[in-house]
Amino acid sequence: MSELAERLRQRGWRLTAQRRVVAEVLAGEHVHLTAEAVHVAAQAVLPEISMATVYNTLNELVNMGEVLEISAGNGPKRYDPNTAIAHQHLLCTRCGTLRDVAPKGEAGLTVPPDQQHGFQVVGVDIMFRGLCPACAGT
Amino acid sequence: MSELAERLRQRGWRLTAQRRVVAEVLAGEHVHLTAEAVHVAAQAVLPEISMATVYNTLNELVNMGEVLEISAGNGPKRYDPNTAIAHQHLLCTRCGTLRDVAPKGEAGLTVPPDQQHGFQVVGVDIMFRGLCPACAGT
DNA sequence: GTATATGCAAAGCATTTGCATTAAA
DNA sequence: TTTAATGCAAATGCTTTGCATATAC
Repeated sequence: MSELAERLRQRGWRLTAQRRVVAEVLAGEHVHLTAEAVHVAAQAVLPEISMATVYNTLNELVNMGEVLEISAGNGPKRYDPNTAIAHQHLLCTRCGTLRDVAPKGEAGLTVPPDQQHGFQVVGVDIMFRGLCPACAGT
Repeated sequence: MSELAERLRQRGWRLTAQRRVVAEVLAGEHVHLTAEAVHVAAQAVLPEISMATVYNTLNELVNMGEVLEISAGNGPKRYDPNTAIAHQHLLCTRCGTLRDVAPKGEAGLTVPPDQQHGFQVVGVDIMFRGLCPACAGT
């Protein structure tokens, strides 16, 4: 069983077949899936799982802080199970593919105090835009 | 007349009252508006302007590279007319307010070559998340 | 005069919600 | 046994589109 599902069960998360499958589909991915892709992958294991349950479960995982929800330009949101290690993203602006990259040069990236405009800053998201190998053509 | 509208007319953009008003509403904002907010502001000047025309015009400006479209978490997209000067954004995760901040510490923010996964990287978007003064409470 | 933009209303996609049924604890 | 999750289908929010009319050039 996935380590994630087990950990959440111990926190009192009611562990159903659907939730287990969603957690397993997400786990360990470094290319991040849409809700629809999660649904398709989950259905391969549990054919009766519904889209509503996929969305419900993804939102719970996001609210529990176990998964990151990423709105990348157009198209549907993508879900990133890698919350433990700080990282950045690489987005294909054509097909929407989203994957992780390890941080480099992020140190020192802050909002100058005189520009916070009264905001209480909590974090920063960094997204590199470009074309994936498939979309770049050559 | 707005400098933006004038510039685009010279590039062959057919200049209608609606387009002029949308360009004027956007110009010079450093707090970025949603399509709906643009519609409301535009209607104050030109009551008959439709939502469809606002969307059409915003998309044209985005395609012409004159405006940036920003999908920030939930809620509608926001439109940023400041394409000339590189900058970062400050997002209120509660109410969606989005505003500019000047870069600091961005130098050296690149994807390590061994992690490009074949991507052709074009640019990077940096978004600080937090709470705006109104949403932070105090 | 001709090509293009507009407004309207309907369609589209991603996501959420209400409710009766089913299953976990 | 009790409380919460599921599946369905309908509703929602944002955005786009088709088409007849109006307007810039």
